Amino acid sequence: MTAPGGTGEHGDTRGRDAGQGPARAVPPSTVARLPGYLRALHALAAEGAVLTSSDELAARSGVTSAQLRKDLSFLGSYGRRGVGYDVAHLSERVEVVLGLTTQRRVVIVGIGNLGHALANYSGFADRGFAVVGLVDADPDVVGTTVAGLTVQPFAELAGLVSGTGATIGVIATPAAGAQVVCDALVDAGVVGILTFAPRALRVPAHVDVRAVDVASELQILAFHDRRRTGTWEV
Amino acid sequence: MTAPGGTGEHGDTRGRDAGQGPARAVPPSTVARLPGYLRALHALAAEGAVLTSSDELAARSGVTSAQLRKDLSFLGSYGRRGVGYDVAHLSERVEVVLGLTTQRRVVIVGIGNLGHALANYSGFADRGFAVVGLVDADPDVVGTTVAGLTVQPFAELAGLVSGTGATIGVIATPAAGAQVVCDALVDAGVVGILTFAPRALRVPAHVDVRAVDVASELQILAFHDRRRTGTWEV
DNA sequence: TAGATTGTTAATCGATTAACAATC
DNA sequence: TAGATTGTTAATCGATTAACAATC
Repeated sequence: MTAPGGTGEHGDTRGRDAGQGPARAVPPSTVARLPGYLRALHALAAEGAVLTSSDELAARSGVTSAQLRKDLSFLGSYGRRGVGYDVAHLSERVEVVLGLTTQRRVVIVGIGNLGHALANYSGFADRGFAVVGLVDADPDVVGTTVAGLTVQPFAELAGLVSGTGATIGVIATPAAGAQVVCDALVDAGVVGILTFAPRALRVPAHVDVRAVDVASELQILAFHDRRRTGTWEV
Repeated sequence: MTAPGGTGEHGDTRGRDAGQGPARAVPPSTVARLPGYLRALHALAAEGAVLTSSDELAARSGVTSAQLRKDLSFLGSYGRRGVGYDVAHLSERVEVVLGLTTQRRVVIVGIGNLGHALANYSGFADRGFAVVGLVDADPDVVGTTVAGLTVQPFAELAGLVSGTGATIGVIATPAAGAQVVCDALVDAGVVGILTFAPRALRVPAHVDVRAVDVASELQILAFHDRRRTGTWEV
Protein backbone atom coordinates (compact mmCIF):
# COMPACT_ATOMS: atom_id res chain seq x y z
CA MET A 1 0.00 0.00 0.00
CA THR A 2 2.68 2.40 0.99
CA ALA A 3 5.32 2.99 -1.61
CA PRO A 4 8.46 2.08 0.28
CA GLY A 5 11.05 4.78 0.01
CA GLY A 6 8.35 7.17 -1.05
CA THR A 7 10.43 10.16 -0.15
CA GLY A 8 12.45 9.50 -3.25
CA GLU A 9 9.77 10.29 -5.76
CA HIS A 10 8.65 13.82 -6.20
CA GLY A 11 5.00 14.43 -6.12
CA ASP A 12 4.39 16.43 -9.25
CA THR A 13 0.93 16.45 -10.67
CA ARG A 14 1.43 12.93 -11.82
CA GLY A 15 1.99 11.43 -8.42
CA ARG A 16 1.49 8.00 -9.81
CA ASP A 17 1.86 6.76 -13.25
CA ALA A 18 -0.56 4.01 -13.75
CA GLY A 19 1.42 2.36 -16.44
CA GLN A 20 1.59 -1.06 -14.99
CA GLY A 21 -1.28 -3.03 -13.71
CA PRO A 22 -3.60 -1.74 -11.05
CA ALA A 23 -2.17 1.51 -9.74
CA ARG A 24 -2.73 0.39 -6.22
CA ALA A 25 -5.53 -1.56 -4.74
CA VAL A 26 -8.37 0.79 -3.88
CA PRO A 27 -10.31 -0.71 -0.96
CA PRO A 28 -13.99 -1.44 -1.59
CA SER A 29 -15.10 0.93 1.15
CA THR A 30 -13.19 3.71 -0.57
CA VAL A 31 -14.57 2.86 -4.01
CA ALA A 32 -18.07 3.06 -2.57
CA ARG A 33 -17.47 6.62 -1.40
CA LEU A 34 -15.87 7.94 -4.59
CA PRO A 35 -19.19 8.66 -6.34
CA GLY A 36 -20.16 10.88 -3.42
CA TYR A 37 -16.92 12.83 -3.69
CA LEU A 38 -17.45 13.21 -7.39
CA ARG A 39 -20.94 14.57 -6.82
CA ALA A 40 -19.59 17.12 -4.37
CA LEU A 41 -16.80 18.09 -6.78
CA HIS A 42 -19.27 18.66 -9.60
CA ALA A 43 -21.41 20.80 -7.31
CA LEU A 44 -18.37 22.88 -6.39
CA ALA A 45 -17.41 23.28 -10.04
CA ALA A 46 -20.95 24.38 -10.85
CA GLU A 47 -20.62 27.06 -8.19
CA GLY A 48 -17.43 28.27 -9.79
CA ALA A 49 -15.00 26.96 -7.19
CA VAL A 50 -11.51 26.27 -8.52
CA LEU A 51 -9.92 25.04 -5.31
CA THR A 52 -11.29 23.11 -2.40
CA SER A 53 -9.94 21.65 0.84
CA SER A 54 -10.36 18.29 2.47
CA ASP A 55 -12.46 20.00 5.13
CA GLU A 56 -14.84 21.54 2.63
CA LEU A 57 -15.12 18.54 0.37
CA ALA A 58 -15.59 16.21 3.30
CA ALA A 59 -18.34 18.34 4.81
CA ARG A 60 -20.19 18.36 1.51
CA SER A 61 -19.79 14.62 1.14
CA GLY A 62 -20.88 13.77 4.66
CA VAL A 63 -17.60 12.23 5.82
CA THR A 64 -14.71 13.40 7.99
CA SER A 65 -11.75 15.16 6.44
CA ALA A 66 -9.45 12.43 7.76
CA GLN A 67 -11.44 9.83 5.91
CA LEU A 68 -11.52 11.88 2.74
CA ARG A 69 -7.76 12.37 2.70
CA LYS A 70 -7.20 8.71 3.45
CA ASP A 71 -9.50 7.71 0.61
CA LEU A 72 -7.88 10.08 -1.88
CA SER A 73 -4.45 8.84 -0.88
CA PHE A 74 -5.27 5.52 -2.52
CA LEU A 75 -5.69 7.30 -5.85
CA GLY A 76 -2.39 9.15 -5.65
CA SER A 77 -1.24 12.56 -4.48
CA TYR A 78 -3.33 15.12 -6.23
CA GLY A 79 -3.56 17.83 -3.62
CA ARG A 80 -1.07 20.53 -2.65
CA ARG A 81 -0.07 20.94 0.94
CA GLY A 82 -1.09 24.27 2.32
CA VAL A 83 -3.31 24.90 -0.69
CA GLY A 84 -5.88 22.19 -1.22
CA TYR A 85 -7.21 20.37 -4.27
CA ASP A 86 -7.85 21.66 -7.76
CA VAL A 87 -11.53 20.88 -8.32
CA ALA A 88 -11.28 20.12 -12.03
CA HIS A 89 -8.14 18.04 -11.76
CA LEU A 90 -9.35 15.99 -8.84
CA SER A 91 -12.70 15.39 -10.56
CA GLU A 92 -10.89 14.05 -13.55
CA ARG A 93 -8.72 11.73 -11.49
CA VAL A 94 -11.72 10.31 -9.67
CA GLU A 95 -13.52 9.80 -12.96
CA VAL A 96 -10.53 7.95 -14.37
CA VAL A 97 -10.34 5.67 -11.35
CA LEU A 98 -14.06 4.93 -11.53
CA GLY A 99 -13.79 4.20 -15.24
CA LEU A 100 -16.12 7.00 -16.28
CA THR A 101 -14.02 8.39 -19.11
CA THR A 102 -15.88 6.06 -21.44
CA GLN A 103 -19.64 6.08 -21.38
CA ARG A 104 -20.93 2.69 -20.20
CA ARG A 105 -23.98 1.24 -21.87
CA VAL A 106 -26.84 -0.09 -19.79
CA VAL A 107 -29.86 -2.27 -20.52
CA ILE A 108 -32.87 -2.29 -18.23
CA VAL A 109 -34.97 -5.43 -17.84
CA GLY A 110 -38.45 -5.08 -16.40
CA ILE A 111 -40.33 -2.01 -17.55
CA GLY A 112 -42.91 -1.69 -14.80
CA ASN A 113 -43.28 1.38 -12.61
CA LEU A 114 -39.69 1.23 -11.44
CA GLY A 115 -38.18 0.35 -14.82
CA HIS A 116 -40.10 3.26 -16.29
CA ALA A 117 -38.71 5.63 -13.69
CA LEU A 118 -35.17 4.37 -14.24
CA ALA A 119 -35.41 4.60 -18.03
CA ASN A 120 -36.47 8.22 -17.72
CA TYR A 121 -33.94 9.16 -15.06
CA SER A 122 -31.71 11.92 -16.37
CA GLY A 123 -29.16 11.29 -13.66
CA PHE A 124 -27.80 8.33 -15.61
CA ALA A 125 -26.76 10.30 -18.66
CA ASP A 126 -25.40 13.08 -16.47
CA ARG A 127 -23.15 10.68 -14.67
CA GLY A 128 -21.58 8.60 -17.37
CA PHE A 129 -24.18 6.08 -18.49
CA ALA A 130 -26.32 5.58 -21.56
CA VAL A 131 -29.48 3.51 -21.38
CA VAL A 132 -29.35 1.67 -24.70
CA GLY A 133 -32.02 -0.98 -24.34
CA LEU A 134 -35.25 -1.89 -22.58
CA VAL A 135 -36.63 -5.39 -22.21
CA ASP A 136 -39.83 -6.79 -20.77
CA ALA A 137 -41.56 -10.15 -20.72
CA ASP A 138 -45.09 -8.79 -20.96
CA PRO A 139 -46.40 -8.77 -24.56
CA ASP A 140 -48.52 -5.73 -23.72
CA VAL A 141 -45.42 -3.77 -22.82
CA VAL A 142 -43.19 -5.01 -25.64
CA GLY A 143 -43.30 -2.61 -28.55
CA THR A 144 -44.24 0.43 -26.54
CA THR A 145 -41.89 3.39 -26.48
CA VAL A 146 -40.37 4.44 -23.19
CA ALA A 147 -37.83 7.23 -22.90
CA GLY A 148 -37.40 7.14 -26.64
CA LEU A 149 -36.64 3.43 -26.82
CA THR A 150 -38.84 0.61 -28.03
CA VAL A 151 -39.28 -2.11 -25.43
CA GLN A 152 -37.94 -5.45 -26.71
CA PRO A 153 -39.12 -8.95 -25.84
CA PHE A 154 -37.07 -11.08 -23.50
CA ALA A 155 -35.93 -13.26 -26.41
CA GLU A 156 -34.07 -10.29 -27.83
CA LEU A 157 -32.00 -9.70 -24.71
CA ALA A 158 -28.84 -11.44 -25.87
CA GLY A 159 -28.89 -9.74 -29.24
CA LEU A 160 -29.54 -6.38 -27.64
CA VAL A 161 -26.61 -6.70 -25.27
CA SER A 162 -24.15 -7.80 -27.91
CA GLY A 163 -25.52 -5.41 -30.50
CA THR A 164 -25.21 -2.37 -28.27
CA GLY A 165 -22.09 -3.40 -26.41
CA ALA A 166 -23.85 -2.99 -23.09
CA THR A 167 -21.74 -4.05 -20.12
CA ILE A 168 -24.21 -3.36 -17.33
CA GLY A 169 -27.68 -4.76 -16.76
CA VAL A 170 -30.35 -3.38 -14.48
CA ILE A 171 -32.98 -5.77 -13.14
CA ALA A 172 -36.29 -4.13 -12.26
CA THR A 173 -38.49 -7.22 -12.46
CA PRO A 174 -40.45 -8.90 -9.67
CA ALA A 175 -38.39 -11.19 -7.45
CA ALA A 176 -39.73 -14.33 -9.07
CA GLY A 177 -38.12 -13.67 -12.43
CA ALA A 178 -34.90 -12.09 -11.24
CA GLN A 179 -32.58 -15.10 -11.35
CA VAL A 180 -33.65 -16.07 -14.86
CA VAL A 181 -33.07 -12.52 -16.06
CA CYS A 182 -29.75 -12.43 -14.25
CA ASP A 183 -28.60 -15.66 -15.92
CA ALA A 184 -29.60 -14.32 -19.32
CA LEU A 185 -27.73 -11.07 -18.74
CA VAL A 186 -24.62 -12.97 -17.68
CA ASP A 187 -24.84 -15.28 -20.67
CA ALA A 188 -25.23 -12.25 -22.90
CA GLY A 189 -21.97 -10.89 -21.55
CA VAL A 190 -22.69 -8.12 -19.06
CA VAL A 191 -20.11 -7.83 -16.28
CA GLY A 192 -22.09 -5.71 -13.84
CA ILE A 193 -25.63 -6.07 -12.56
CA LEU A 194 -27.71 -3.67 -10.51
CA THR A 195 -30.78 -5.38 -9.15
CA PHE A 196 -33.83 -3.97 -7.43
CA ALA A 197 -35.49 -7.35 -7.01
CA PRO A 198 -35.69 -8.51 -3.38
CA ARG A 199 -33.85 -11.78 -3.85
CA ALA A 200 -30.22 -12.90 -3.61
CA LEU A 201 -28.73 -13.58 -7.03
CA ARG A 202 -26.15 -16.17 -7.95
CA VAL A 203 -23.56 -15.03 -10.46
CA PRO A 204 -20.14 -16.27 -11.61
CA ALA A 205 -17.10 -14.70 -9.98
CA HIS A 206 -16.31 -12.38 -12.87
CA VAL A 207 -19.67 -10.63 -12.60
CA ASP A 208 -20.27 -7.89 -10.05
CA VAL A 209 -23.69 -7.48 -8.47
CA ARG A 210 -25.04 -4.60 -6.46
CA ALA A 211 -28.46 -4.95 -4.90
CA VAL A 212 -30.85 -2.21 -3.88
CA ASP A 213 -33.85 -3.36 -1.87
CA VAL A 214 -35.98 -0.45 -0.78
CA ALA A 215 -38.05 -2.48 1.68
CA SER A 216 -34.86 -3.73 3.32
CA GLU A 217 -33.70 -0.15 3.67
CA LEU A 218 -36.92 0.70 5.48
CA GLN A 219 -36.49 -2.34 7.72
CA ILE A 220 -33.04 -1.15 8.70
CA LEU A 221 -34.53 2.24 9.53
CA ALA A 222 -37.20 0.47 11.57
CA PHE A 223 -34.52 -1.09 13.76
CA HIS A 224 -33.49 2.35 14.98
CA ASP A 225 -37.02 3.70 14.87
CA ARG A 226 -37.99 1.09 17.40
CA ARG A 227 -35.43 2.35 19.87
CA ARG A 228 -36.46 5.97 19.42
CA THR A 229 -40.19 5.68 19.46
CA GLY A 230 -40.20 3.22 22.30
CA THR A 231 -42.08 0.57 20.40
CA TRP A 232 -40.92 -2.51 22.18
CA GLU A 233 -42.82 -5.64 21.73
CA VAL A 234 -41.39 -8.90 22.82
CA MET B 1 -25.03 6.17 4.48
CA THR B 2 -25.73 6.88 8.08
CA ALA B 3 -25.34 10.30 9.50
CA PRO B 4 -21.79 10.80 10.70
CA GLY B 5 -21.70 9.95 14.33
CA GLY B 6 -25.35 9.29 13.97
CA THR B 7 -26.27 6.00 15.48
CA GLY B 8 -23.84 6.17 18.27
CA GLU B 9 -26.28 5.56 21.04
CA HIS B 10 -26.04 2.38 22.97
CA GLY B 11 -29.21 2.71 24.88
CA ASP B 12 -28.96 -1.03 25.25
CA THR B 13 -32.43 -1.08 26.53
CA ARG B 14 -32.63 -4.67 27.50
CA GLY B 15 -36.22 -4.94 26.53
CA ARG B 16 -35.95 -8.59 25.79
CA ASP B 17 -37.57 -11.31 27.80
CA ALA B 18 -34.91 -13.56 29.10
CA GLY B 19 -35.24 -16.31 26.56
CA GLN B 20 -31.94 -17.89 25.95
CA GLY B 21 -29.66 -15.14 24.92
CA PRO B 22 -28.08 -12.18 26.55
CA ALA B 23 -29.30 -8.97 24.99
CA ARG B 24 -26.30 -7.55 23.22
CA ALA B 25 -25.78 -4.63 20.95
CA VAL B 26 -26.42 -5.78 17.41
CA PRO B 27 -23.61 -4.49 15.16
CA PRO B 28 -24.68 -2.32 12.21
CA SER B 29 -23.27 -4.78 9.69
CA THR B 30 -25.46 -7.48 11.19
CA VAL B 31 -28.56 -5.29 11.24
CA ALA B 32 -28.02 -4.57 7.55
CA ARG B 33 -28.14 -8.30 6.76
CA LEU B 34 -31.18 -9.17 8.85
CA PRO B 35 -33.71 -8.11 6.17
CA GLY B 36 -32.05 -10.55 3.78
CA TYR B 37 -32.36 -13.38 6.27
CA LEU B 38 -35.97 -12.51 6.84
CA ARG B 39 -36.67 -12.61 3.10
CA ALA B 40 -35.10 -16.04 2.87
CA LEU B 41 -37.06 -17.25 5.88
CA HIS B 42 -40.33 -16.09 4.37
CA ALA B 43 -39.47 -17.83 1.12
CA LEU B 44 -38.77 -21.05 3.03
CA ALA B 45 -42.03 -20.75 4.93
CA ALA B 46 -43.89 -20.23 1.66
CA GLU B 47 -42.39 -23.48 0.41
CA GLY B 48 -43.65 -25.24 3.49
CA ALA B 49 -40.31 -25.68 5.23
CA VAL B 50 -40.55 -25.99 9.00
CA LEU B 51 -36.88 -26.36 9.79
CA THR B 52 -33.79 -24.93 8.16
CA SER B 53 -30.05 -25.02 8.77
CA SER B 54 -27.42 -22.32 8.79
CA ASP B 55 -26.06 -23.83 5.58
CA GLU B 56 -29.37 -23.63 3.78
CA LEU B 57 -30.41 -20.24 5.06
CA ALA B 58 -26.98 -18.79 4.35
CA ALA B 59 -26.95 -20.11 0.79
CA ARG B 60 -30.33 -18.55 0.13
CA SER B 61 -29.23 -15.26 1.65
CA GLY B 62 -25.95 -15.10 -0.21
CA VAL B 63 -23.67 -15.22 2.83
CA THR B 64 -21.52 -17.90 4.45
CA SER B 65 -22.96 -20.12 7.15
CA ALA B 66 -20.30 -18.89 9.56
CA GLN B 67 -21.45 -15.35 9.06
CA LEU B 68 -25.09 -16.28 9.41
CA ARG B 69 -24.52 -18.06 12.71
CA LYS B 70 -22.40 -15.21 13.99
CA ASP B 71 -25.10 -12.70 13.06
CA LEU B 72 -27.88 -14.71 14.65
CA SER B 73 -25.82 -15.15 17.80
CA PHE B 74 -26.26 -11.44 18.48
CA LEU B 75 -30.02 -11.96 18.67
CA GLY B 76 -29.84 -14.86 21.09
CA SER B 77 -29.79 -18.63 20.84
CA TYR B 78 -32.77 -19.64 18.79
CA GLY B 79 -31.43 -22.70 17.02
CA ARG B 80 -31.03 -26.27 18.24
CA ARG B 81 -27.70 -27.97 17.92
CA GLY B 82 -27.83 -30.96 15.62
CA VAL B 83 -31.26 -29.89 14.40
CA GLY B 84 -31.31 -26.39 12.97
CA TYR B 85 -33.67 -23.46 13.21
CA ASP B 86 -37.44 -23.41 13.37
CA VAL B 87 -38.41 -21.23 10.41
CA ALA B 88 -41.45 -19.62 12.00
CA HIS B 89 -39.83 -19.00 15.34
CA LEU B 90 -36.65 -17.52 13.88
CA SER B 91 -38.69 -15.30 11.55
CA GLU B 92 -40.55 -13.94 14.49
CA ARG B 93 -37.39 -13.24 16.47
CA VAL B 94 -35.82 -11.38 13.55
CA GLU B 95 -38.99 -9.37 13.10
CA VAL B 96 -38.99 -8.43 16.75
CA VAL B 97 -35.39 -7.30 16.61
CA LEU B 98 -36.03 -5.22 13.50
CA GLY B 99 -39.07 -3.65 15.08
CA LEU B 100 -41.51 -5.00 12.53
CA THR B 101 -44.16 -6.22 14.92
CA THR B 102 -45.82 -2.85 14.61
CA GLN B 103 -46.52 -1.50 11.16
CA ARG B 104 -44.46 1.64 10.57
CA ARG B 105 -46.05 4.52 8.73
CA VAL B 106 -44.27 6.17 5.85
CA VAL B 107 -44.74 9.40 3.93
CA ILE B 108 -43.27 9.90 0.48
CA VAL B 109 -42.21 13.35 -0.70
CA GLY B 110 -41.72 13.90 -4.40
CA ILE B 111 -44.29 12.18 -6.59
CA GLY B 112 -42.43 12.07 -9.90
CA ASN B 113 -41.64 8.88 -11.75
CA LEU B 114 -39.80 7.38 -8.81
CA GLY B 115 -42.22 8.55 -6.15
CA HIS B 116 -45.02 7.05 -8.22
CA ALA B 117 -43.24 3.72 -8.43
CA LEU B 118 -42.56 3.70 -4.70
CA ALA B 119 -46.13 4.64 -3.79
CA ASN B 120 -47.40 1.72 -5.85
CA TYR B 121 -44.81 -0.77 -4.64
CA SER B 122 -46.56 -3.68 -2.97
CA GLY B 123 -43.34 -4.80 -1.33
CA PHE B 124 -43.74 -2.12 1.33
CA ALA B 125 -47.03 -3.40 2.68
CA ASP B 126 -45.79 -6.98 2.49
CA ARG B 127 -42.83 -6.17 4.64
CA GLY B 128 -44.16 -4.13 7.48
CA PHE B 129 -44.81 -0.64 6.15
CA ALA B 130 -47.85 1.43 5.30
CA VAL B 131 -47.58 4.38 2.95
CA VAL B 132 -49.89 6.87 4.62
CA GLY B 133 -49.15 10.10 2.79
CA LEU B 134 -47.85 11.59 -0.43
CA VAL B 135 -46.52 15.13 -0.83
CA ASP B 136 -45.37 17.13 -3.82
CA ALA B 137 -44.44 20.75 -4.47
CA ASP B 138 -45.87 20.89 -7.98
CA PRO B 139 -49.43 22.34 -8.03
CA ASP B 140 -50.19 20.18 -11.07
CA VAL B 141 -49.46 17.05 -9.07
CA VAL B 142 -51.12 18.12 -5.82
CA GLY B 143 -54.67 16.85 -5.65
CA THR B 144 -54.12 13.91 -7.97
CA THR B 145 -54.69 10.41 -6.69
CA VAL B 146 -51.76 8.00 -6.64
CA ALA B 147 -52.00 4.53 -5.18
CA GLY B 148 -55.28 5.47 -3.58
CA LEU B 149 -53.94 8.56 -1.82
CA THR B 150 -54.45 12.20 -2.67
CA VAL B 151 -51.19 14.06 -3.12
CA GLN B 152 -50.86 16.87 -0.60
CA PRO B 153 -49.03 20.19 -0.97
CA PHE B 154 -45.71 20.69 0.75
CA ALA B 155 -47.32 23.02 3.29
CA GLU B 156 -49.32 20.08 4.61
CA LEU B 157 -46.27 17.94 5.34
CA ALA B 158 -46.04 18.66 9.07
CA GLY B 159 -49.75 18.11 9.60
CA LEU B 160 -49.65 14.93 7.60
CA VAL B 161 -46.78 13.48 9.60
CA SER B 162 -48.29 14.30 12.97
CA GLY B 163 -51.80 13.38 11.87
CA THR B 164 -50.82 9.94 10.62
CA GLY B 165 -48.10 9.21 13.15
CA ALA B 166 -45.59 8.58 10.40
CA THR B 167 -42.08 7.92 11.68
CA ILE B 168 -40.31 7.43 8.36
CA GLY B 169 -39.99 9.79 5.41
CA VAL B 170 -38.96 8.90 1.88
CA ILE B 171 -37.40 11.63 -0.25
CA ALA B 172 -37.88 11.14 -4.00
CA THR B 173 -37.38 14.74 -5.07
CA PRO B 174 -34.62 16.18 -7.26
CA ALA B 175 -31.35 16.84 -5.44
CA ALA B 176 -31.94 20.57 -5.30
CA GLY B 177 -34.92 20.31 -2.96
CA ALA B 178 -33.77 17.40 -0.85
CA GLN B 179 -32.28 19.26 2.12
CA VAL B 180 -35.33 21.49 2.51
CA VAL B 181 -37.59 18.46 2.44
CA CYS B 182 -35.31 16.67 4.86
CA ASP B 183 -35.40 19.57 7.33
CA ALA B 184 -39.18 19.68 7.10
CA LEU B 185 -39.47 15.95 7.73
CA VAL B 186 -37.18 16.19 10.74
CA ASP B 187 -39.10 19.17 12.12
CA ALA B 188 -42.30 17.24 11.63
CA GLY B 189 -40.92 14.46 13.79
CA VAL B 190 -39.82 11.58 11.61
CA VAL B 191 -36.87 9.62 12.99
CA GLY B 192 -35.84 7.79 9.84
CA ILE B 193 -35.26 9.04 6.31
CA LEU B 194 -34.71 7.10 3.12
CA THR B 195 -33.47 9.38 0.37
CA PHE B 196 -33.05 8.76 -3.32
CA ALA B 197 -31.76 12.26 -4.03
CA PRO B 198 -28.10 12.37 -5.03
CA ARG B 199 -26.95 14.71 -2.31
CA ALA B 200 -25.59 14.33 1.21
CA LEU B 201 -28.13 15.30 3.85
CA ARG B 202 -27.49 16.90 7.19
CA VAL B 203 -29.66 15.65 10.02
CA PRO B 204 -29.56 15.82 13.82
CA ALA B 205 -28.03 12.86 15.63
CA HIS B 206 -31.35 11.33 16.64
CA VAL B 207 -32.42 10.92 13.00
CA ASP B 208 -31.22 8.01 10.91
CA VAL B 209 -30.63 8.47 7.18
CA ARG B 210 -30.16 5.84 4.53
CA ALA B 211 -29.30 6.96 1.03
CA VAL B 212 -29.88 5.12 -2.23
CA ASP B 213 -28.24 6.69 -5.26
CA VAL B 214 -28.74 4.57 -8.34
CA ALA B 215 -26.20 6.47 -10.45
CA SER B 216 -23.61 5.96 -7.71
CA GLU B 217 -24.36 2.25 -7.77
CA LEU B 218 -23.67 2.18 -11.49
CA GLN B 219 -20.45 4.09 -10.96
CA ILE B 220 -19.29 1.52 -8.45
CA LEU B 221 -20.07 -1.18 -11.00
CA ALA B 222 -18.12 0.82 -13.59
CA PHE B 223 -15.02 0.61 -11.40
CA HIS B 224 -14.96 -3.15 -11.80
CA ASP B 225 -16.26 -3.04 -15.35
CA ARG B 226 -13.19 -1.03 -16.33
CA ARG B 227 -10.89 -3.78 -15.12
CA ARG B 228 -12.84 -6.50 -16.89
CA THR B 229 -13.47 -4.89 -20.23
CA GLY B 230 -9.95 -3.55 -20.48
CA THR B 231 -11.01 0.06 -20.73
CA TRP B 232 -7.99 1.68 -19.23
CA GLU B 233 -7.48 5.32 -19.70
CA VAL B 234 -4.96 7.08 -17.53
C1' DT C 1 8.72 33.63 7.43
C1' DA C 2 4.14 32.14 9.34
C1' DG C 3 0.13 29.90 8.49
C1' DA C 4 -2.35 26.40 6.22
C1' DT C 5 -3.30 21.90 4.68
C1' DT C 6 -1.94 17.64 2.73
C1' DG C 7 -0.35 12.73 2.87
C1' DT C 8 1.07 9.27 5.90
C1' DT C 9 1.72 6.78 10.10
C1' DA C 10 0.21 4.36 14.06
C1' DA C 11 -3.40 3.22 17.07
C1' DT C 12 -7.95 1.83 17.54
C1' DC C 13 -11.93 -0.18 16.33
C1' DG C 14 -15.02 -3.34 14.00
C1' DA C 15 -16.07 -7.21 10.86
C1' DT C 16 -15.09 -11.65 8.91
C1' DT C 17 -13.41 -16.23 8.91
C1' DA C 18 -12.13 -20.72 10.60
C1' DA C 19 -12.34 -24.13 13.75
C1' DC C 20 -14.36 -26.88 17.25
C1' DA C 21 -16.47 -27.91 21.79
C1' DA C 22 -21.07 -28.24 23.18
C1' DT C 23 -25.16 -30.56 22.62
C1' DC C 24 -29.29 -32.03 20.30
C1' DT D 1 -24.44 -44.18 20.56
C1' DA D 2 -23.19 -41.76 16.10
C1' DG D 3 -24.04 -38.08 13.30
C1' DA D 4 -25.34 -33.44 12.69
C1' DT D 5 -25.30 -28.67 13.58
C1' DT D 6 -25.24 -24.84 16.55
C1' DG D 7 -23.00 -21.07 19.30
C1' DT D 8 -18.70 -19.34 20.59
C1' DT D 9 -13.86 -18.51 20.58
C1' DA D 10 -9.66 -16.93 18.65
C1' DA D 11 -7.23 -15.42 14.73
C1' DT D 12 -7.22 -12.67 10.81
C1' DC D 13 -8.41 -9.10 8.11
C1' DG D 14 -9.99 -4.51 6.90
C1' DA D 15 -11.68 0.17 7.99
C1' DT D 16 -11.63 4.30 10.70
C1' DT D 17 -9.65 7.79 13.48
C1' DA D 18 -6.23 10.86 15.35
C1' DA D 19 -2.16 13.11 15.12
C1' DC D 20 1.61 15.33 12.96
C1' DA D 21 5.71 15.79 9.92
C1' DA D 22 6.17 17.38 5.39
C1' DT D 23 5.69 21.10 2.51
C1' DC D 24 3.25 24.52 -0.13
